[in-house]
Amino acid sequence: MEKELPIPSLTRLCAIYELLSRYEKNGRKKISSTELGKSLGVGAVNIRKDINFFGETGNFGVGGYEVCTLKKHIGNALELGKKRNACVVGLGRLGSAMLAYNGFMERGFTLIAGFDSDVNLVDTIKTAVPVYPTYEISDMVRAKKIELGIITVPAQAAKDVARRLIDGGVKGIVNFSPEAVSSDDPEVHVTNIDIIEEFAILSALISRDELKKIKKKM
Amino acid sequence: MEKELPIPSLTRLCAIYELLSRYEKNGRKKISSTELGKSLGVGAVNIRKDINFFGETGNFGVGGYEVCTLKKHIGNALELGKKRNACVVGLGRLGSAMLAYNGFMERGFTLIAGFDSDVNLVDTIKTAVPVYPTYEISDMVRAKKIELGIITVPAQAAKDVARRLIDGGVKGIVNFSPEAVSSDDPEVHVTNIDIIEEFAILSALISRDELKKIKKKM
DNA sequence: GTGTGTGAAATTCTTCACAGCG
DNA sequence: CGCTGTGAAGAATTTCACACAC
Repeated sequence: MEKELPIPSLTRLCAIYELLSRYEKNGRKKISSTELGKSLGVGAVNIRKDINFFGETGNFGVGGYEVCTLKKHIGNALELGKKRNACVVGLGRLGSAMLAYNGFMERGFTLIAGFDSDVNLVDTIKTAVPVYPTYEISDMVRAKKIELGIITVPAQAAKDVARRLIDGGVKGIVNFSPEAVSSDDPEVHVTNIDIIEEFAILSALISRDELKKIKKKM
Repeated sequence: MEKELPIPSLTRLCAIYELLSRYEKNGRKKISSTELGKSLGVGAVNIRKDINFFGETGNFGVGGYEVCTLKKHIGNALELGKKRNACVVGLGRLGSAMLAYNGFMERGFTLIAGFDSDVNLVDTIKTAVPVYPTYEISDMVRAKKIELGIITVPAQAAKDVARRLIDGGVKGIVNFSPEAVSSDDPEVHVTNIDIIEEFAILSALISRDELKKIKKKM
């Protein structure tokens, strides 16, 4: 049986794809694995392995990849050109910022609904996309074929919101609340992003460096 | 030479620490590696290996870890109790949301400055923390001993802001702009978080599942 | 020289298997 | 039983080394 693309490779390929999109917009024609690697903080060989996982690109020994060709190559293999509908649950400061962000559309993701538990807010908020109360999540997700959900609610509400989203048929979730959510359905993918945890990780790395420095002096 | 804690372990330990903080607040007394593993979507053995990296906790065969003891054990090993100063650069919607978020203080991180390139905004914005123009970043970081920085500026400004932060002496950066930043100084740690890339990854995973399903039917 | 492509080696990380405790 | 702790085995991923192209 042929092997699957490893998750780290998939992640890097998505990052490369984003980079290439930017390069393409700036009119850049060629790019080398070395430079891509530098931008991502990864070895160049690694980049080439990732790129070649689905077969050669036809850019052998030609002094770099053609931006446009490579983008197509990756986008094709991962179906990254595919358009998908998304929604945001929790319209506090962070959620509103998401709703207002126009980077989604540029890359084929359409935010077509916002949700909040505060019906007062739902009535009064001014946004380009329609907004509904929380209890309509599952129905709306089903009706509007929403595949991706962003959770920006307080910790205690996160698990319930995730359940509603999954009930409706969402296949991917980005959760910004500090309460980690997970899915037992292997076809529902969840990414938890907790800024405090990121800070904790950085803090631990800093402490480690400090300790190392002290040790060196001894 | 003794080995270093692997990065994945460090990451998990930080996540565990966050969990324990929450449990402690809720008055919970004990917790098993099995349950921790479930919350993090990781095997229980993995959790135990992580926890024991710095030595035993003294909770052998006792039917679970004591929340309080374990938290101290991890916090101690990683210096997670350490207070650090932080700042936010870019006070658009996302940056303002960060400034207003009170989760930082609760965990020992103090947001003591905000920065924006729009001097008009700097004069008029209403926040609890003082706000300065972008060109003062390096000086302020140095003067106020800021160790962590959050970047929430548009893509084209990210690299410049990162440079200013690092010039000032910041040791850790969380960058929310789509332009990935990196540091050549191994003692400056950077985490890039790009919501669009997260969506792209989820999208690729979804496509993969769909493909798998089709194949199974054949 | 700078570049790509790739099997083999090395490393890093996870899981297994089992001993020991309440 | 279900729990912790841990050396050994296993799997996943990265890096090395080198062939080849311009």
